[in-house]
Amino acid sequence: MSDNEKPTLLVIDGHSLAFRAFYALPVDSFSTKDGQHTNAIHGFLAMLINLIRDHKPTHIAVAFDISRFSFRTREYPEYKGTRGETPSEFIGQVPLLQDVLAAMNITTISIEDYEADDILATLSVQGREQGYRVLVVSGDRDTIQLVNDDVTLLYPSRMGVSDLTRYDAAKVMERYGIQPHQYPEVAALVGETSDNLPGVPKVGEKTAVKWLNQYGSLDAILENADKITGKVGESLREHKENAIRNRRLNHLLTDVELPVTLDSLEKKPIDEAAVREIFDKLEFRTMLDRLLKAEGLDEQTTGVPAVRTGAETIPVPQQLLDEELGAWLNRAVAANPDGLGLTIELHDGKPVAAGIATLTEAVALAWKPGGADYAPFESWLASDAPKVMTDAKKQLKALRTAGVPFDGIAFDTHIAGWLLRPNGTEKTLAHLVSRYLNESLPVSDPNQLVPLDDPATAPVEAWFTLRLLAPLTEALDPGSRKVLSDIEMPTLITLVDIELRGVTVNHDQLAELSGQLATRAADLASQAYAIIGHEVNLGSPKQLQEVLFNELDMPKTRANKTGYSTDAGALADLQASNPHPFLGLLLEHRDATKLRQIVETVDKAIGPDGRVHTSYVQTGTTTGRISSTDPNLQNIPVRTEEGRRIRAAFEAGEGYETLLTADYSQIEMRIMAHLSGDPGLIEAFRTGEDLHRFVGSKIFLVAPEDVTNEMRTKVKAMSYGLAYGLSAFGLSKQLRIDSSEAKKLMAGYFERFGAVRDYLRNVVEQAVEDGYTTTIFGRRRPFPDLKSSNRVLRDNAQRAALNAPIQGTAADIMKIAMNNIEKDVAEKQLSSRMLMQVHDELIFEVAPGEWDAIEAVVRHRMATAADLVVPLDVHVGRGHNWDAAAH
DNA sequence: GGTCGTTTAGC
DNA sequence: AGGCTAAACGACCT
Repeated sequence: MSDNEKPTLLVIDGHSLAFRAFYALPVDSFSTKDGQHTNAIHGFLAMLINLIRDHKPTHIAVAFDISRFSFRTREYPEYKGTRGETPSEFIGQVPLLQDVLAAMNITTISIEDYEADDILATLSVQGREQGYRVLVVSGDRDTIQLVNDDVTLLYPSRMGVSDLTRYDAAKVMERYGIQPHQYPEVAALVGETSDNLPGVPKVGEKTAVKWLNQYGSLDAILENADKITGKVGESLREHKENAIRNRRLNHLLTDVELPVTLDSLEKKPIDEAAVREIFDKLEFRTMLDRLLKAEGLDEQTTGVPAVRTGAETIPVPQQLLDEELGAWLNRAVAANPDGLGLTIELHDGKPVAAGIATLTEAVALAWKPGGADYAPFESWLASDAPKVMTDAKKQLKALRTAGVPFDGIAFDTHIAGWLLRPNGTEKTLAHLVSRYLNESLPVSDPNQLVPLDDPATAPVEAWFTLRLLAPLTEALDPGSRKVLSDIEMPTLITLVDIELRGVTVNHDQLAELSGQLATRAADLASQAYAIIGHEVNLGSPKQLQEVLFNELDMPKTRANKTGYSTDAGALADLQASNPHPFLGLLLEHRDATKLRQIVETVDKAIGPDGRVHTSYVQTGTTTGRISSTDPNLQNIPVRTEEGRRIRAAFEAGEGYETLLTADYSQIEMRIMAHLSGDPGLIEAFRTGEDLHRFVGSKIFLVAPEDVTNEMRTKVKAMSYGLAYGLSAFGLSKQLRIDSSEAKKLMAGYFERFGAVRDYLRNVVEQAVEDGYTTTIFGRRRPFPDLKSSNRVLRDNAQRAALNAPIQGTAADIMKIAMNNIEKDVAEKQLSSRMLMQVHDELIFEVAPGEWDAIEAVVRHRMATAADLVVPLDVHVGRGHNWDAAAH
């Protein structure tokens, strides 16, 4: 058998290579937003991918040390004793690397009491015996002894891990002047500082090699020690025990009992979904492409329908003749009580085709509404017969816009996927198919500029969508299923309606405001330039750093990744310590430009109907809130006078009398009172007194009327911070008080409201036990990082876990209220309508004469959306514009 | 033209 | 060292 025909076994010393990678790549450049370092993982994988690409191994194993202790340390406790503490940034990376390897279906091997190199040695011997070509990858020079005709060592260069030097027998001879098997004898004489194995003093590589070539072996050298003259000979005779011990320890075991056979190391395809998920977590964005390319998978799957093991064959879409459609639908509906899959294909937001599917059949429909033969399809759409869709909102909006009646949305796989993994970023049909069906959605050939036909057509997507129903339903716990059917699916319809309505925004007012802000910004900028004597881009933190810390020589602020912070907090600190007119101008300039930018964004979003139609992203958050995009209507300024002028441009539309705003007051604290059952907090809400005043009186032991503004501010910050996992440090920073006072404040708070502390503690404990948190309506959020060995990750997860049930329950309550209001408004046939949601606030357009009716509905539905032990207080305002209505 | 980091608006 | 977001911009890379 020639070498080319031999199978290739790749064996890697995982720990040693990861450690090399750790030092080769800058640790600061590779970390996730959560603070998990990833440089070692990144470097290791880059190397592994190159190895797979270049050597196409048929079998792979990665060996890891279990600990620093092995039979060698028992024999010689000082072995490797000089090695310092493993850097904390490295420690957490190894388990994550092992997770990646598992996802790649690569076997990892660790054996108690042995080092990874012993596993490598054993594998290379077995490999050679069984006819493999073996590639050993290790950063430990002792592995040179493994090299022979069939075994090659790849040794990382000083530069890093991606550059591996190839050591075959010839290369070893060239580099050291000896046969590979003789290397340990050289090493024994010379010693190995990194392993804390002193050798024979005065003997270096040159001498050791010379002796070996002269006498043939270490034993022979030692036997002839008397013949060696001079100081070196003396040293050898004196320290020969060192050499003997070193030789014993640097001999790698080749007969370790392994838990695997070579056959089982055969290279298997990677689990793409699992790899995708973990790369996502590690924030590796380009690694997957490189991996797929190395695996030769990047083109192989294109254009070919999913035919993985167990995959069902994709049904060929049927083009039913008009009269056949009605019969097919009748039969399909009767046979599929859980629903049919439906996909509306859109072009420029308009329906152009539809696909309907059962589990075995798929039907393709061109879009020709209104035709007599089309009636069965339209009446099915309009009926309450259940439909299963993926990311239905856009499709339903298109139907509504086209004037096609629709009802019966029973299940949205996109939302179900989000409920299962609210923190996951990938919720498209392709991802769901890969995760829950373990198949892949056909994709078009990227090499073809104009694809002849899209392989994943509407009927095919409808078919995959319906097939996802069962596994997704199965994966959801009963509580989450209820959240999906009772809260999320109705919310989907509510959002379709409010997005289509939009909200009237006064362009003239915004234009005027924008002009004023632009003038002011320009004015402030020129004043700032005058002070420092030149122009500078005030919007560039980098250029500002140059001005502040070099030209003006101000003290350095908090460090960030690109230098020193220039945010508002840092500038305020500078202003306090080093007052300078430039700082004030800069801050004012920021305010003006930020405000103007918001004005411009909103203004540009005004449509031909004079209204702004935002998009709410129902699956956009991890807690259950909805988010708003294009434009974001949930962060319109409110705290400053200028900001309120933007809100004043949001008006009641033509034909409507006024706007109505309704917001929950202190909903999160009320939920906290409910969940904790704290008697003091419950009393606070039942008395109806000002919450912060009430709490302040308890903490500072004064009558409520004697609570000063200062006390109230402190208490308010404390209360709000509680649900966010605020620390004494954070509280002291926010209130600009010293941390001992902040600690006292917190202690006082918890003394009076002990159940709150108990509750917060319990939430985390429960989350650690369950692995997730739950809202009172059953919405779950997983927290795998609560068990992380990385403290930063763990602490972050703990704070998020404190917040999730509270923020999530508030989101649930608001959605329920919205859905109930929509239902009531429809039933009462009111013309007034809900336009916007800003987390705890709703904005309505009120039709002439309907104020009392709509106010009653809103108040009632918001107050009764949940049954808490404290009342849900709703504040309602009225005015022609959003700002006026808020008072 | 895409991605990352910083900053700032809201709840 | 305070939870959940979206957007804009500069800087940097391809």
